[in-house]
Amino acid sequence: MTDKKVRTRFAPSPTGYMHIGNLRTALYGYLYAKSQKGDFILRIEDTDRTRYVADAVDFINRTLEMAHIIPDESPALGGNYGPYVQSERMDLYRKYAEELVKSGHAYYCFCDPEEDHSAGKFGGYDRTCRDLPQDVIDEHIKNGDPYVIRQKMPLDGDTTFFDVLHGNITIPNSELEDQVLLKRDGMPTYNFANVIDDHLMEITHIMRGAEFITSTPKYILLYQSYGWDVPTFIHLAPVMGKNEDGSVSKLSKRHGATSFDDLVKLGYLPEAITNYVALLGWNPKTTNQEIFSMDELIEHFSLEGLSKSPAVFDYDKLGWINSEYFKAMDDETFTKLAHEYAGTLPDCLETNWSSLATLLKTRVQRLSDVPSEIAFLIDLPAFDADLYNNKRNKVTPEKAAEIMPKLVDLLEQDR
RNA sequence: GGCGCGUUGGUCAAGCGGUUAAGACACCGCCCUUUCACGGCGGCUUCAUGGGUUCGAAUCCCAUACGCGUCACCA
Repeated sequence: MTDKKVRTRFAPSPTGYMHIGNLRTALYGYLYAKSQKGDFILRIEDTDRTRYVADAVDFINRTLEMAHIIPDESPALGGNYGPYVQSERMDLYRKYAEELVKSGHAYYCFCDPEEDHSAGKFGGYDRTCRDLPQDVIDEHIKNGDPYVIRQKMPLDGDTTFFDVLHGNITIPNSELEDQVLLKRDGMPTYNFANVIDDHLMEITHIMRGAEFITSTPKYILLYQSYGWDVPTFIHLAPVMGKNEDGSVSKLSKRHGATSFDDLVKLGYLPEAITNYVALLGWNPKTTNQEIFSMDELIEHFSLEGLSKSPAVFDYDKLGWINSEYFKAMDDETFTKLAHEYAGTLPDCLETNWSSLATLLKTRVQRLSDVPSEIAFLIDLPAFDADLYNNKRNKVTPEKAAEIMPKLVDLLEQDR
């Protein structure tokens, strides 16, 4: 098992939005694969037709590219385990679902989802079709009645699985519902497609959010039904956001800029974002270094450094890391980047932009701070004459009025 | 509510039975600097609570509290 090549995957649904938590999941998967000389796979989970967003796949590709998280196999790149888009793998899921029905691990369910079955524990209806006589099933099929295929859960006992971060986790089987594997529209559910694809694509390590912990036993049971090897699970703690009242909750749009794209627009450098996000829930252990290139992250990455408790997203720290990248940057590059955020400049500022930008380099945490930093040069607000009072240098407003014009002359000569 | 996961400073965190409980961000102060920054130095504040186990516990066990997740023909 240890000699198997490590293969991790990032499996987003195409929503057109790369949440920072998702980016981190992708990053860790990538870092682990690369640190083990393994492969990182991008797979698109588009089994919910109602949520499909046009161009979302392009968006995911572009985002990963900007973040320098480069898949070895993907819808765009192809690979030996394709197709890498679930909607193109439909036949596969049906075949495997039917196989489970035959082996007695799943069954057809003809219940109407619109009907109210809220009486029982799992909505009450999901087990009524468990033991339908074969002739009733045949009759439904003959009539062309719509159906779903549900997984048949054990009624007692419990299921245990191992998680790298949390150790053994045991959940009573009585908590497990007969989840839908194949939907009415013939599409697999996420939970089902995941198991099939991860197995077929020979994924060795599954990194995903901790919200999947309680559904993992269902996966385990599926793997066992097929007699497949169970991959290694690593459930990552969520990224939290700070609320106005001081409490924290899972990072979401109401916390402000929380997508990779939002952050880039604000003028945080992609490398800095990646760097910061890597540190949000992971620690290199062997060093106190905090500024890492992607290669360095790969070099230092290890599963042991992953944190099992949630981390709060901190804009201050991101800003500090970003400013470190600015300081390490050469003046020309910064000058050019800052100019894109400067807005329309008066001629005198435009012609002297590079000197001004050099001054800005250590004074700005993100590019979107540029306009407010230079606003006083453009608006030329009235300053309080009291500002010219400086005892130590024996300057008064009157004195300053004498000196300033001379200063202008001096500076002009200097140019 | 059932089940599951989590809990070291304001934030990210190291720590795996014996430490003055690292480091970073933020904050405060000093230095550098006729400004603002950068840089340097220093300070502040932490083991959720209660029981065990042990010569000794942030570290192991059990409760409690709090937080979070989950209980979809969404992922």
